[in-house]
Amino acid sequence: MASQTEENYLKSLFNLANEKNEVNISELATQMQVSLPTVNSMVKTLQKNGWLIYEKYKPVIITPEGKKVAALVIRKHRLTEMFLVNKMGFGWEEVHEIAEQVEHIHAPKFFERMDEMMGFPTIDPHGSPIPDAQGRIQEIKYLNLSDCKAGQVVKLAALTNSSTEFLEFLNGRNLRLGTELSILSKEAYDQSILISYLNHSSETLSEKVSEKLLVKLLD
Amino acid sequence: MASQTEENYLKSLFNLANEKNEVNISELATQMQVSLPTVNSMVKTLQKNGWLIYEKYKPVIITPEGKKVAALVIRKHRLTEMFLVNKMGFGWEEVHEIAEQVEHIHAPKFFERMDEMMGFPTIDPHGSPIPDAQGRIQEIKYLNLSDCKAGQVVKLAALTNSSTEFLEFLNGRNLRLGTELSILSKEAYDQSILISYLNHSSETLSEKVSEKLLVKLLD
DNA sequence: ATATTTTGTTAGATCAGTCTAACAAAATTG
DNA sequence: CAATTTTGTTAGACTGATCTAACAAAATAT
Ligand SMILES: [Mn+2]
Ligand SMILES: [Mn+2]
Ligand SMILES: [Mn+2]
Ligand SMILES: [Mn+2]
Repeated sequence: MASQTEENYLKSLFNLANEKNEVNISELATQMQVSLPTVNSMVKTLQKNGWLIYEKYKPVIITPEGKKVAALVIRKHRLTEMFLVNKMGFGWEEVHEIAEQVEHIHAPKFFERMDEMMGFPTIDPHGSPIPDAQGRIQEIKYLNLSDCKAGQVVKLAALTNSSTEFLEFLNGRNLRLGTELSILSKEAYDQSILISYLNHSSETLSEKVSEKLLVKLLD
Repeated sequence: MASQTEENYLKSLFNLANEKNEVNISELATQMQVSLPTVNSMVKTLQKNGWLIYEKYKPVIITPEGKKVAALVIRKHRLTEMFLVNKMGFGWEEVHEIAEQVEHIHAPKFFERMDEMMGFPTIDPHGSPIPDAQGRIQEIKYLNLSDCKAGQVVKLAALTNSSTEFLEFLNGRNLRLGTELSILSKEAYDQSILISYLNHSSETLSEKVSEKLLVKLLD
């Protein structure tokens, strides 16, 4: 069984992997906030468990087994976040840190019960998909708000970043998942975007913000 | 901050301590299921943190600081058990193992929210008191069913043992906290006790069982 | 194509938490 | 009280997860 540390490495590997399932040692070190030699030694451990393939000087390759372990931890993380928001009244900006700990609890029934109580949700409070109990993840492709054009009407569907600071920024503007936005115009100089929604008749979002917002086009 | 391991040692120390707050190294080793040298080395660590006093060949003495840390972990454990039973539909026999893990989560709001949602309960699903947020524990003294006499009417209030097997034994007989029992007779030979309750008109409980049941006398 | 930078490896150390083997002190028993 | 048993200590080793220092390979830039 994966240790807490191993589970955290596997999650990072899962998130960093490219189409070929490759991850560079140094990316992983940056992501995990540990030194290169620490990662070097950890990938050898993960290889012994069959969760990745390691060859000297090559990017590591996460195996299907490794991906499954990672997806099941991510499942526990996202179910927890959803439970905290929907059943315990937390704000979407408060739940990540708690879920980071709860995801390591070994108690299948605990998470099954959460899932049941929520009616088997498929996305978490930040719009990310919740992997199923087999570790399968259904990827939905959304548009980046930053790629939308003036005149379009879209619905906020997910975020590419869920840091507390960003979530608090969105709270401050009453922006939440499901909010419908009308794109009034886009500034050519800095790509900032002018939108209207709810009782906000004209709000400007910088590119730094709009590129982190994923939307669904409303026809 | 106490590590998970340290928290588990402190809980055991808290539970094993006598009136003078003393615990023998070997009791602790038995309780924690580790070797004597492991405990010997751990108590030196706990002393460095101010959680106990250690002198060679003497029982260790848990300090008020140590007791507080322990009580707050026990608080998280018991709040979790109560939440699992009252808010998530688990049976009282299923919750201990999960709580054993959840008690180590560092997220005050998570437990405050549980507490709030349940209306600030003072006992856990097994009748044990829940320490308050300052680590103060209100001890209620109950009678042992094994000390009761024929003719008395009592209410099941708590358990001195909460193993899954014992809880399943009680489930099998519809015995739960709050059940009112009439003591019909007591067998002098083996101290077994004959009781009636609910639709059970005569059920025999061995001393092994009755000594684990704590009751309140009904006048 | 060489120099420089970036990326990755090895060696060796540290800390937490555990163990066994050997021994010593304290408690119990006859 | 002496012998035996129980309890506690020390020494030394191991594993998991981390680090720094030194170095080597690969990638990039001049
Ligand atoms: Mn998260
Ligand atoms: Mn985590
Ligand atoms: Mn318990
Ligand atoms: Mn525990």
